[in-house]
Amino acid sequence: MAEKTDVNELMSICKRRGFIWPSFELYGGVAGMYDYGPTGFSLRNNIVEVWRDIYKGREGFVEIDSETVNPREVFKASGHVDEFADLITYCTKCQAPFRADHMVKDFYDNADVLTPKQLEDAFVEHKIVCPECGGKLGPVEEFNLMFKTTIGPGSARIGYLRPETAQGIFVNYLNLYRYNREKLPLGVIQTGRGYRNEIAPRQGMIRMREFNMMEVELFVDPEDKDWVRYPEIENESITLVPNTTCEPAVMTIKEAVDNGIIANKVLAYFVNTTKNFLIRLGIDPARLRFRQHLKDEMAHYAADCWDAEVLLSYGWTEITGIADRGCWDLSRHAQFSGTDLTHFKKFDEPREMEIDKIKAKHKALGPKFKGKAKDIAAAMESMSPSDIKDGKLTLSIDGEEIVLTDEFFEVSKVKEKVSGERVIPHVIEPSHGLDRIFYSLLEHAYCYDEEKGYAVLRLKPEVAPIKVGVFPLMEKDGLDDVAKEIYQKVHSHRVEAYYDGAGTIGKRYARMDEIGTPWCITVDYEYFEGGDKGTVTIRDRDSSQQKRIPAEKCSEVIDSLLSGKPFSEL
RNA sequence: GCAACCGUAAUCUAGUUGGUUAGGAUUCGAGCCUUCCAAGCUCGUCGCCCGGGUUCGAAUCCCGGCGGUUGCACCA
Repeated sequence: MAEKTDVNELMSICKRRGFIWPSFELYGGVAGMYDYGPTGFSLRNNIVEVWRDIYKGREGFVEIDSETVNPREVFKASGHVDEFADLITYCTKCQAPFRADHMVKDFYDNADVLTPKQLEDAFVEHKIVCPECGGKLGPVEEFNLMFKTTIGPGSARIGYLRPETAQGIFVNYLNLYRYNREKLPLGVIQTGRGYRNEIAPRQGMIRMREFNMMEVELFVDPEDKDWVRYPEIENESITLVPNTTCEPAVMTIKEAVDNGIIANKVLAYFVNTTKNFLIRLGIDPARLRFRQHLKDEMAHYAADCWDAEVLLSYGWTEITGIADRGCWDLSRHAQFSGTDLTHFKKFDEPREMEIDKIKAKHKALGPKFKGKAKDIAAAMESMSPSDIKDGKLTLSIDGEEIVLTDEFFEVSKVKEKVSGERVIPHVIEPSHGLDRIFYSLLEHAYCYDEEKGYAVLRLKPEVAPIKVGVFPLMEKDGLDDVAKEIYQKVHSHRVEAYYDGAGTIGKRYARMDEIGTPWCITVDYEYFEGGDKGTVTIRDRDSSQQKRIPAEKCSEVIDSLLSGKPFSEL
């Protein structure tokens, strides 16, 4: 079960052994920012490779890369500008924070357009005080979780550093849709950095201001939330914490879907995919669970959301979120950009359908609107009866808003031959916090070996930064030459090896154990003579056991171990 | 952002009623030794978070900043 992780010791290893370093330490450091050292970056890349193997490899999704600086429009449409750029005031007496615009909303129709100065004046004018303690309210500050910048000279174009990579996929939806030859489902993945100007970053790598994400956006037919590979996994079990009971329960995926605990099969499939992904990386299954967001916890865009949570020394921590974003993003971008972002869903057979249609009453329109009547009629007839609100239609012609009552239109049933319909795809989004996964792997791999008196990282070979240490038993008598030769043969950018001939053999094993290297090859004197001539030893990190293998087979043996062959079967 | 506590080498730490050259351990490097799990010996490199102030003199006291931990708040 859970190994108690000594966070201080782990952070000490991370720094000494090149996993992570606090950024800008030379200049005093900046909270919430970390740099990856050689071992850390290697581990991180290996995590991304496993993720790619699953999504790009098995599922056949496509990968793109988009800009980190986005113009304001993007986040206006996504909702991030309004959701995160709040004006905040603090009570000068009890320090409680309040949304400044909420404080004055009784006095203004449109309080959220007021400037900080106007709000401060409003507090005085309307004698508004702290609702908690009656204290005086302090200055109004913009509280913006997004990093703001300007694009180009001057300040004409406002830009933001993206708080998530997802929008880069949504704004490219049309390109991707065409690339996919206008078919659903369409799966797109992207890795990259996101930025959130956290007020008080805490808990080391758990809350960073600049962080790495691996995001998947799967566009699906809203009426078809099934998944082709679902039957393969429906009997796998998983620990879920539904928002109805808030209690962890182990059940099969099928049970969760059939009982309506997880909203649909495709969401359930990717919840399960995430489980297997994390376990493959080395997350301890006993310290992993999936928690459904509470209704009021759900992001502004999410229809249902499950967090993969792991137990760390900080407590249960979210490392991946799997959300059903519904049609939120695409419909918002369609609305804000004025571009049709729908999918044309062809029926198997063209259908004869009776549809309610708006028909313009030209007789009434003509005399009233004269030259504009033609445009108005066309606009009206392209709308659907569901657009009629309180018996009125509102439409916009050349920027002019026109409200029409039913004296200008009628709704009638029309028979039409329809070959398909336009739908806004829904989005299933598994979004992975790469840095958090990275850190979780270290905590779950950490193991203090009492016997040896030092810490061992039991990283899975697939993600370990260095796969094999290569040593001469002693750096003399030609042992070192043989070891160097083996190192050269084994080492590649995929299979990282490490040559070490300094000090004692025990110290070299210890160094490798500490960074999670799964195997070490040692050239000893038996290589030169006796029955084991031409062989070297290979040592397993977790058991400290050794076996002899022919020197010329080192690469081959490492390859087979890396592809999953147990050490005991060598 | 508020409050409390804290900041000595890559790591852990001694030293803080102001007073010699800031002490130790580990790591790291060079060498000796060493025929498999941080052995031993010799030598070596590296430090008082930054800036200002008080003082003859500051790691030590004061102020500000930066960073860390914890609590409050925040966490899309």
